[in-house]
Amino acid sequence: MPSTEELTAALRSADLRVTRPRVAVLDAVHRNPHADTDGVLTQVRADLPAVSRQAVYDILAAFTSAGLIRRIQPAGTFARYEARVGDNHHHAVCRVCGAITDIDCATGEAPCLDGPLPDAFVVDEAEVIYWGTCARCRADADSPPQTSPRRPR
Amino acid sequence: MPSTEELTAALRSADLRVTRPRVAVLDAVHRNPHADTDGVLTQVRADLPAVSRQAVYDILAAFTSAGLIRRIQPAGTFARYEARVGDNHHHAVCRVCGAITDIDCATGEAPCLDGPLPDAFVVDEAEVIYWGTCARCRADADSPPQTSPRRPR
DNA sequence: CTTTTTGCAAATGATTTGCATTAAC
DNA sequence: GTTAATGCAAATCATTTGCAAAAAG
Repeated sequence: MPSTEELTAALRSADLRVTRPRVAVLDAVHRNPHADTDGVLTQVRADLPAVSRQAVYDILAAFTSAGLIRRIQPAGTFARYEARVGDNHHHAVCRVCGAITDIDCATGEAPCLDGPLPDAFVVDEAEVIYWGTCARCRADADSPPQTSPRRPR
Repeated sequence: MPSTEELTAALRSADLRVTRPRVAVLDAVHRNPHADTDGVLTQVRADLPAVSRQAVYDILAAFTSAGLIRRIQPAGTFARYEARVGDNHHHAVCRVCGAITDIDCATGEAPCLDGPLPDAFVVDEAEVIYWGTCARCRADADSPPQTSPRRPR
């Protein structure tokens, strides 16, 4: 887990101003892979209760466009964030509880797949989502899931 | 393009009651692959102006769970629907204009890919999204896109 | 006639927007 | 001192929910 100094350095090299909310958000995303905005907010407020929800939205957007974090959003769920960036890994999503697991990419480089694409379409990323059922939810087929998939549309 | 009789038959074999709004929605999805809810509504109202937005939502949800149509929702976009079902094909999405193109699957059967998945995770579908830039948007790099990506988050 | 569908209206809830204040540099 | 970040409040907007009226079988 990166130290505060490392987090600060990461912000500086991304040309982002270093503020306490920003360090806290970056730390929260590192600590809670695949956390949603609300999860990040909760984690951040454990240390800095005054941070607003809008600040978290701003910061997550800034980090995402700076490439510090990656935003993922499987169909029918809301945005989640992860700090594991640059290795083009994929995700397995449990249809029951919504849990997300990182799946290494065969090549590690984007785009890692090709297909019968139209000639002039230039692919920069092939995103793979493995939909299925995780171990726990298969075991608990009758009992209610421990983590409900939030807003599965 | 299926005739009205074929659409009606499809509804009956899915154990869905046959109503004029339903036939119109199914027809609209067949005619406009990758249309969003609003696009379907507009198309349907061309024939049946009285159909409500909520009815369209209901019908699309009923069709999706009956397997008559497939719902797709690339990250940061809202739901779109297509009638091409059962062949596990994939999609190429233009980051600029949001246009979606069907991409045939190598195997045509789900799951068409595997990866280093956790032992107990059972995959039922591997969804691939090819992100990139379509021919038109590469040509129009300076001029504004003809179809703006609606609400790309 | 019974059950499902549709219409209508209102609520939900994640995310965005605008602006004044404050903190980084 | 300038510029960028944050807090605050209000707006957006796809989608959902609840219920009464209408249509399908």
